Amino acid sequence: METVVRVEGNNEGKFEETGVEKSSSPLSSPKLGGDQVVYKLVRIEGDGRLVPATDDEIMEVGNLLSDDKIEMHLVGDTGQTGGCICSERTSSGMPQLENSEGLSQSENTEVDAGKSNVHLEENDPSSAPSMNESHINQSGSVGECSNPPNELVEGQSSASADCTSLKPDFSKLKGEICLDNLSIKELHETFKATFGRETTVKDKQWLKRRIAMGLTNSCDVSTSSFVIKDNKLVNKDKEENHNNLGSDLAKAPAVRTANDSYKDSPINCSGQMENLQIVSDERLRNSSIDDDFGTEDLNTEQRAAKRVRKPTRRYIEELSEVESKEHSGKSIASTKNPGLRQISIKSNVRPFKMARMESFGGSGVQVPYVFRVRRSRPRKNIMALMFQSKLFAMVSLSKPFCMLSVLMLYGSEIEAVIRLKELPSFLQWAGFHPSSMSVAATLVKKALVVHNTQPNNESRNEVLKARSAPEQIQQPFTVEPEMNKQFLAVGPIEQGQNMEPKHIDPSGDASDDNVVSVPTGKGGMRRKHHRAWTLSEVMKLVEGVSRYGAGRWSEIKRLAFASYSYRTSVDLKDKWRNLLKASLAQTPPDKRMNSRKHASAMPIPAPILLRVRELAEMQQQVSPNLSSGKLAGSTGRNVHETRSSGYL
DNA sequence: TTTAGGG
DNA sequence: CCCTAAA
Repeated sequence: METVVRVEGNNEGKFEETGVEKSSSPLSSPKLGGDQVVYKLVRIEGDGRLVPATDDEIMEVGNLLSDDKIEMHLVGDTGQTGGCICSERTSSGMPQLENSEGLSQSENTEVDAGKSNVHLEENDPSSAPSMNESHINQSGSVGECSNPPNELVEGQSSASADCTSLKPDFSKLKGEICLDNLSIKELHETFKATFGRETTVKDKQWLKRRIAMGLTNSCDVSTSSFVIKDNKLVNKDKEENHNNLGSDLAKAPAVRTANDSYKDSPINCSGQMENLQIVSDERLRNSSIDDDFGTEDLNTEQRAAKRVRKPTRRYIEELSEVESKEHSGKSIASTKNPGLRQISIKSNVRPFKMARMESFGGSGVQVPYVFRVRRSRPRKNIMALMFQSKLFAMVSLSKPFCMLSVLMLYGSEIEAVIRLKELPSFLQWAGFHPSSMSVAATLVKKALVVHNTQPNNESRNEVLKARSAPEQIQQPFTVEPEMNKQFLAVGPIEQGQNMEPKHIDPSGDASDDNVVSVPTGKGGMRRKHHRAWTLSEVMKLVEGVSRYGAGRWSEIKRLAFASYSYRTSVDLKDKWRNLLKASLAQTPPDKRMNSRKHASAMPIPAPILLRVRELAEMQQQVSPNLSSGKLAGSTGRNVHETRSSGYL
């Protein structure tokens, strides 16, 4: 399968990668889709922040990809966007943002969205007016979209030239300039004079800030007024700025400093700014959003000079907490954590932005469709599951620091396949597997395929419904057997048994509320602590049994599962019991799982089951006549001996 | 406390 | 997974 992955650079190294696939697979032609899916390449910091990928990283990824026969066109950092990555319609080759269908279209978004994932093959722009369009239109700022589609297509050839040839021209910046009074066009010129390159960003506030930053050589542009005198920023420090505050802020949430009070401002996040908002949202944790954001395109010294403190894990979690409250219907919100600044997307403002769940990569795990919505109870379950299932195996092969968080931009909506909160652990874990990047690419593709395959209008509705009753978000699992096979093949299984995420902090602290109330027979409610078993956990268990013997559960727990505080020795025992059962059930003649109706659980790979059985027999846990003694009719001891010698 | 086994 | 008996 050949893949063309184009990386479109813009906005200071914030790359979006449009997965364009020229493969034989009918399932993957995002290019043709009306709802273009755009991938951003970002690097994941250890603390989970997303940092826009740098050129080098992009190159590296490119190399890695090309190593794997995946073609990758790299586009240098030329254009600038105000973080607006809108969905291009490459298929039409024309900017589609004018949206002739108008605002009234917005009512139909759901239907359209549903339609839009059917047209994998077709190339019918009209079939997918798509939410993003109406979205963008709603916000009334069509021009925000920085990358016209054709640029996306042709940019690759010209880009490299663009990004090197231009030079700043500060001579144009003499005298006093009040950025506030400049038109966008003038701002563009100023921008060019400052940075020596063009920008297409239409966001005044952003431009102003950026220019100010450029001129002051600093990211610390805390002022809201932008008057420049002879290349210097004059801080008038006036409190007003009200004249343009309203509109500008609405358009450019990311531009706002962390000092703005987010919690109270009715944010009408324009759709096309959504991704920016995501990014900035992350950055807000550094309380200086413009920091790396603004310096990516400046020289490296600057960048290095001004790094901010990474957010603590706790901070991130608290943020999630607040968000979850906010999105779970009632805004119990911010009073509890007044210190947390965050962009609050009021769900009722943009109802169709609500989460949609998708099965990701055949992991049987539903992934929240929208990046930052619906952070309530089910979320942790989902993520826990996600982490423990194939997704992990899939991405585990990717190169640690080139691994990209896969953010799917679907129109103006964003899906995080990997949630930020889990990224640190993920990274650490992935660090054990320095190998090819291509898996990441595969991941992206798969995600895309899944994305395009899912009948999302339905699930969307469901989730919309579920929003009012968050507890009910229980989507049916979807499984794609093919992927199962595929990724099981490359998963940790094949690589030996010691790939445990030793640093992953499985201590369970963050996930202690995986508790689901389960009705007991007597009408009582007992709390069920459910935590799916990872493949690696299983393997560890098996290994433990083989080492210490079945029954020595506390031993195993102590020695092999020391880091898994949430697995009790009883759990181990139970799991072993289940494994045993499975192992005995599967091997017999008939193609075992053929009748599996619900393959929701990740099947345990045959080799493991085999080993389980082998161990069980070795340790005479299984009554010989139950296993294979049946056919031979031989004595238990005999069977035991022959069997084990046969396997070992 | 730990194991084993039933629910 | 939970519960409990038994060791």
